[in-house]
Order: sequence, then C-alpha cells, then structure tokens
Amino acid sequence: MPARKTTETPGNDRPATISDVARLAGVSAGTVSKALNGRGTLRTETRRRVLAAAEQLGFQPNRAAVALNSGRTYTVGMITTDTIGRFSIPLLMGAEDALGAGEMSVFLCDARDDRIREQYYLRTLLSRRVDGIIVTGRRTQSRPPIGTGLPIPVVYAFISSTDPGDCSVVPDEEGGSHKAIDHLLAVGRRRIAHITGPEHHHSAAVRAAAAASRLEASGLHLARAPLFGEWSEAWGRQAARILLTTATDFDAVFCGSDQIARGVADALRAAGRRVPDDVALVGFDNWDVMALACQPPLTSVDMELEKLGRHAAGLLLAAINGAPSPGPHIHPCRLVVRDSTSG
Amino acid sequence: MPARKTTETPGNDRPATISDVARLAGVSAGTVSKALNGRGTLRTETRRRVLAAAEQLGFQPNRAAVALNSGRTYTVGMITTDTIGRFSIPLLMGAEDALGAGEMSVFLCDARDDRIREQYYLRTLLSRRVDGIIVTGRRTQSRPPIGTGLPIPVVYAFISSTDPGDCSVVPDEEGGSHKAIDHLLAVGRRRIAHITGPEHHHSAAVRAAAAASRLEASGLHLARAPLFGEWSEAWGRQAARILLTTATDFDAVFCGSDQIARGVADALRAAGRRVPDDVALVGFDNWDVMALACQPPLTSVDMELEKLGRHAAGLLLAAINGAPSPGPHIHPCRLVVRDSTSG
DNA sequence: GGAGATTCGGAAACCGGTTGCCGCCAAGCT
DNA sequence: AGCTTGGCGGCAACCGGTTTCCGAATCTCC
Repeated sequence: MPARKTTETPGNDRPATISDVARLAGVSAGTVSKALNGRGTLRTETRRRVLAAAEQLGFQPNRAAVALNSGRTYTVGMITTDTIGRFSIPLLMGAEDALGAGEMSVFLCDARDDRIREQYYLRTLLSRRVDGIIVTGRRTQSRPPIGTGLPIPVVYAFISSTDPGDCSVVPDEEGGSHKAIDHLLAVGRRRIAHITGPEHHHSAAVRAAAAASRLEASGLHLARAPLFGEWSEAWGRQAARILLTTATDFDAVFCGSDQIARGVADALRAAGRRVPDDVALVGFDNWDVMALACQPPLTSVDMELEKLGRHAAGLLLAAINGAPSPGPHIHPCRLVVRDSTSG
Repeated sequence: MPARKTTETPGNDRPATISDVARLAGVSAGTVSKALNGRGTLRTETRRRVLAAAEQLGFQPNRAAVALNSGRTYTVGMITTDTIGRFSIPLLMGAEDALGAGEMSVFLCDARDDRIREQYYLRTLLSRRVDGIIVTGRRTQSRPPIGTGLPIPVVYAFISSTDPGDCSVVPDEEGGSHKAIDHLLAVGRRRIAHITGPEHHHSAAVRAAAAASRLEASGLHLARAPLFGEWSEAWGRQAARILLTTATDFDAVFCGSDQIARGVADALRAAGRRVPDDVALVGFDNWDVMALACQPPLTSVDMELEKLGRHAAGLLLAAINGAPSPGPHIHPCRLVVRDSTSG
C-alpha cells in the first residue's frame, strides 16, 4: 500500500481527529463532519479541501464517538454456547460474512458450555451496546433463551430457543433424512439399515424417526431397528459388524453422521462387501474431510451451515432495522451424491 | 436468571444511563461515577444508595462513552488472513480466552485470503480504535506485514511477518520433528521414511529437513528421499504403496500430517504390514478426529495451537500495556504417544 | 462561639464526533 | 442606496460517561 504510506504520517501515534482535519482545512469541526457525510450546504471547493485534508491525515472517524450520538454501534455479538467446533465454524463464517457486508463488526464470544460465562458475555455485549446478538451452539436441541426482555434482537442459529416466540434458524434435519431415504429408494434399495449416534441426542432421534417414517410412507420398513451408539468411526465399524453377524438382510445403510458412515465403509470393505454394489451408503453432515477421504467417496446430507449462518445474520439485520421475524425458521438440507450410492 | 428478571425492567427498550441512576439515587452523575468506580470520597451510605439504584436499573456503563474519554476500547481485532479452518480455531479460542480474562472483547475478521478484504478489515479495526490486533493464518510461512507505522501493537500468531521486528509467535516445527525422530529412535527404529505434503509448502519443507538433519546427527539417514505430495489421506495411501513396491527397507514412517499418516496406516494394513510391530507410525498436528480414529491410534506431534494462541494474546496484552516483545517467538511442540509407536 | 480543618458531593470541562440553528456576507431587486 | 434573499459555514448543544476543582456543610478545638 505505498499510496497510504505517503499520505499517512507513520509513527504518529495518535489517530487524527476531526479537529486535526478541521485545522488543516481551515474550517470548523462541524463543517468537516458535513463535508465527509454529505450533509449541509457547502461550496464544492470547501468540500474538496476538507476531503483532501482528511485523506492527507488518514482520518478515520472514531466509531465510539459516532456510536455515542447515533445510538448505533454497528456491532453484533456472536455467542457460541459450547466450544467452537466443526459445526460452529461454517455458521460463524456465514454470519460474519453477511454481517460484514452490512458494515457490522462481530464480537466473538466462546461460552464453552458454561452458563456463567454465557451470562458474563451477555452482560459484556449489552454494555458494549451491540445492535443484536446471534446465539449458536453445537446441538440442534432447543435451549432456554439466553435472556428475557433484552433491549436488542436475538437470533438463534442451529440451536433453537425453547421460547417459540424467539427467532431461531434450524436445519431441516427431518427433510434431510427424507432426501437421503428418497435417494436410496431411487437407486433401487429397499432393505435400508440406520446407524446413528446416542439415542438421547436430539439429532440422532429426529433423523432416525424421519428415516423410519419416510420408509413407512412407501410401505417399507427399516431393515432392523436403528442402531444407536456414538458419533464415532469406531461405533460405525462396530455397528456394521453387528449388521453382518446378525445376518440382517440389507442393501443400504443410512448413517447419522459421516464419521459413522466412514467406519461402516471400512468394516464392510474388511468383510468383503462392496460399496455401493452390495451396500449403498449415505452419511450426514457432508464433512469434506470424512466424505472425500472415505473409500468410496461418500454421499451425504449437507445442512448448509454457512448458508444457514448467512440466513440467521440476514434475519438479525432485518430485526435490527425494525422488521423482526419471530418464531422458528427451517433451513433446508441438500443431498450431495457421490460414489457410495452411485458408483 | 430469575433474580435479574425482578431487578431489570423488561421491555424498557432504552438501557439505563448514569443520569437515570443519579436521579434515582438523588445524587449527581459525577457522584454515581465515583461510587461505581471507587474513586473520590463518598459516605458509605451514599455509595450504598448509588449501588442499589444501579442494581435496580440493571445499569451497565456505555462502553462507547468510556472508550471516548479513556482512549482505551478494551477491544482487539483478530484477523485470519485465510479462511477460518481447522488450524485457526484452537488459535482463536486460545487467544479469545486469554483476552477475555483481560476483559478484552474480540472482533472477528475473516479475510478469506483476500488482500482487499484484509485492508478493509484493518481500516475498520483502526476506526473502531481497537487496542491491538492479532493476525493469524493457516500457513506457518511468513507474510508481508499487514500494515506499517500502525498506532497500535500487532502480534502475528502461527504465521509470521517478513519484518523481523514484528512480534510473531510460531510453532517450533523443527523441534517437533526432532521429537518425532528422537521418539522413533528411542523405540528402536533405524530405517525411517518420511511422507509429507507439497515440497513448496513451508511446513512440509521445514519438517522434512528437520527430520533428515536429526537423523544425520545420529549418523543415520532417511530410508529414502522424502516423498512430497499433498496433505491428504489418498496421498498417504499412494505414498505407502510406493514405499512397499519399491522395496524400500523401512521400519517406521514419519508423516507430515495426521491425514497422510492415516492413509499410510490403511495402506499398510491392506498390505498385511502390522502397525506398530512391523512399521511404527508418527503423524503431525495431533488432530484428534484423525489420530484417534486411526487404526491403531496415532502417535503425533501437537503444535499446541490453543496454547500458542494464548501465548500470542499474552504478548499482545503486554504490548498494549507498554511492554512489547518484538521479534519472533518460538512456541514448543509436544509429542503425544499412542499405539502406533508403542503398541 | 468562632476560626480552621476536614469531609462530602456538585458543577463543569472534556473525550470526538453530529446536527440544528443562526449570523454573516454577497448578490439581486426596486 | 437600502432592503430582501439565500448561500455558506460557524457556534453550541448533545450523546454518556470520567475527572478535576471547588464550595458548602460539618466537625474539632481552643
């Protein structure tokens, strides 16, 4: 940026203020403000002189001062209720991107599954007079609202609030499962098994129920009761062996996560079953590291978390501008087809 | 938080100001400020009354106003030069944690490998008068400084600045490689191969060179020239097959990443070689998803990115408080031993 | 009881911008 | 020439805190 180097005075430790600009341009501070913001009535020549002075000093208005008399800070808080992980990242990125386009800056708050930290961050954000708050978390399960009677809008992304009046954007896990099942049916599979995470986990329960009900709508059933376990490759391998040793008749497995699916793929291959010829395989999450490294590459349901984050940010911006969208919002899933079902 | 509910006036859309508190307590605004900050000389009874009024209104000082006359915003900017990914997260979390403890809030800026966005964010942060900036990125390679003559301290974390005077905190990849080699030597291996990422990638080059030189210091050599490829499981599998088919004599493989190591493990198993009995295996990154799902679980070099982030944040806080630590800082790696070398 | 010491809290300036209002000056009109 | 009109830009209040300075009230002691 050589252009900036020559105009800024490097080593000048104090950022230029509007008075500095006014002095240099030979006008008053108020006039500078008008010139820079296009308000009031100024001679073109005056405006030009002010702009030149501002440029020369590298003037950037102090946002704290702007915030003070506009009442708007153009910042939002993003609270991740649990540790920032694989699911939070695309959410954060999508939201940050959408907000940045709206000239908003984002405060990142990692509450680490600690309600005390959560409330500490909430107070901090309110003290900083953020224009709004996005609450995210790892689980799609609903959670108590982060606060009540707050003076600013709040949007829940991925997780949802137990208060049905709160604005929550959640992935359509049920619809995603339907797409997975429909796809397996479309490629001619009829004896579909389901392997997934812990039964008490909301996502596992929802996806399993949706898979079963979609089959029943076609007059079919799961090849056996869903195998609930954990969200790991090891469980995928183990569950696949259970399917094989109990002589279950199956030609497809729909898995609750890509990690599980990958474990299943490895165990099937070790047992001499071919994917997708003997068994078609569908995962969930479309986590590229897993889905692409899997042998063969894995068909998977994508919750489109980045888009979901952008969606949530858009709703927050609207709410900040006086057009709130209370209640739950369902964000669609997308099926990404790869070799594990169409080789 | 039922306690708050009763004290805050829900639905009161405008946050309480210091004047509101003053009016309720029957004192002046200045007195409220003194009471809340423990300045000046006030009667105990007056102080108590003010505190009670502040509590009743749920008063939180407007940080913009505080910033305006203290010149300190108690915020820092965190710019990730490339997309936030697996490496950035522990960095961000560590830094955010350390800064939060210092009462600092963090602005998250995702520059997405775009120099334009980078400069946009830099200007935004300067306009917001952040007290300091942390710059991170995916690669350990050094990069041009984000700005020159900036009025606030900047710390580079993980990546480093080409300006040797800038404060950069980088992982000791060379030391990490040494630890990996030393460990393999300690468990009796002598014919060590190295499989890693692209040759032009800084980390790949550094780790390969460090491995070779450490062996030479013991009068040994790599079993063959390092196999450079890409950071993927597929390449790990392919490279392992190269080792096997070229009849290279090897009893250990040190890999440039856990993904590569996992591919190697799969290919070795498929070829009937036992890990660690026939071949010991060491990865790099200690990415739990890979290292733990690997069969057997993978010994790996951990760059301790979260600690590194905390380290960087600490240096930034010190610099903000007038005690800068210019120049590069090397953050040690840690070897995590698992079954792939000690089964 | 009065002078001096001490305690307590209010008034006002200030941080860095924004904005409504008003005054000054030149041009236009009669 | 005198008055009106309107363009231009300065003055000052304000946003919400913090801090300095100072005055008033009370206390102490002779």
